[in-house]
Amino acid sequence: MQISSRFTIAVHVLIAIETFKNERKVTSELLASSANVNPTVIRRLLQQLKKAGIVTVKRGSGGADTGRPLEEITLLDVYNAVEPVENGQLFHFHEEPNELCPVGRNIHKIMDHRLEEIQNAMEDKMRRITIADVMADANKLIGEEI
Amino acid sequence: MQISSRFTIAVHVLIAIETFKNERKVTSELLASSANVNPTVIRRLLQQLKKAGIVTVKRGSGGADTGRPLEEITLLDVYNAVEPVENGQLFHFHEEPNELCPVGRNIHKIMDHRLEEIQNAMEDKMRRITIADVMADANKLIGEEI
DNA sequence: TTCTGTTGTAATTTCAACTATCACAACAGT
DNA sequence: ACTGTTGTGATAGTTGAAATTACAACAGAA
Repeated sequence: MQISSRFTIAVHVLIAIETFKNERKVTSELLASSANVNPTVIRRLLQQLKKAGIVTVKRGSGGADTGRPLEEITLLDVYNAVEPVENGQLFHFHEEPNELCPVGRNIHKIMDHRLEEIQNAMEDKMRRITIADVMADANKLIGEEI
Repeated sequence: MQISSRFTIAVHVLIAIETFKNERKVTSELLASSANVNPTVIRRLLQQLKKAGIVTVKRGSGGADTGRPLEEITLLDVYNAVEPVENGQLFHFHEEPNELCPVGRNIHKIMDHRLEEIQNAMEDKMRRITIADVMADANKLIGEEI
């Protein structure tokens, strides 16, 4: 099972907003065209990002913008905004291990802290990368094109 | 999207094999009962673990065992054995970003190494935890019960 | 050899999540 | 009022997970 593409689309969207905001109105249509997904998918994504304070979206007149400085938006923020996993658990645990078995009734005590440790390693790394970092790479690459 | 429960079931299975191997024949039926999943699920899982050299399975007479010393089985080994994601990519990237858009045609160059970095952080952590480590906790917890 | 218990695997089913898509009311600015 | 856009419900197709049934292949014991 892979992490859904909502995450990479969300980062794509943020980069695109920042890239185009001074040139034109950034509509869901524009973003959808850039990522090559359906505009409705973008709108729903923007709603999730908006709830997390990562973007602002103008109803009616239209247009999306970033909601706070890019240095203050980490990849973890984006990930948490668009990956609504219950309890925030990365690993899906088999639901009902057998309580009558010594292994079954202890497996959570045995494994949970290990899983947390692994998930934390991943989240720590995500926390250390900001959209500003990613945007810097984007500017460089797009700049070199011209 | 969470990582499928095959991973936690696989670890559960290895702990159970090690816990019961000296007392009785460890069949898919026994393992299925401990994890409370279908025996066929266990058999398929054992096949995946077997291909990775993590377990041995006796056809006919029946019974599973670990395939090498527990110190030499890392959680990453188990994870890779049972999570057959194409290319081993943790993140699902949106398939066809728009090549006509400066963001779309650079998004992979912008993001891929970041995604790798994150995945590596997770995998490094998994590589540092062995089944022997987990088994030590299991023995302790199960021992304390008595 | 036949019997028994088990594995290996195909086929089928149920279910949940992803993603695409259509439709349209709510809304803002002209 | 008109136009373009957002916000959101509803629906559909696709994919993968996990359960389940069924049974041939197999190993060892009787």
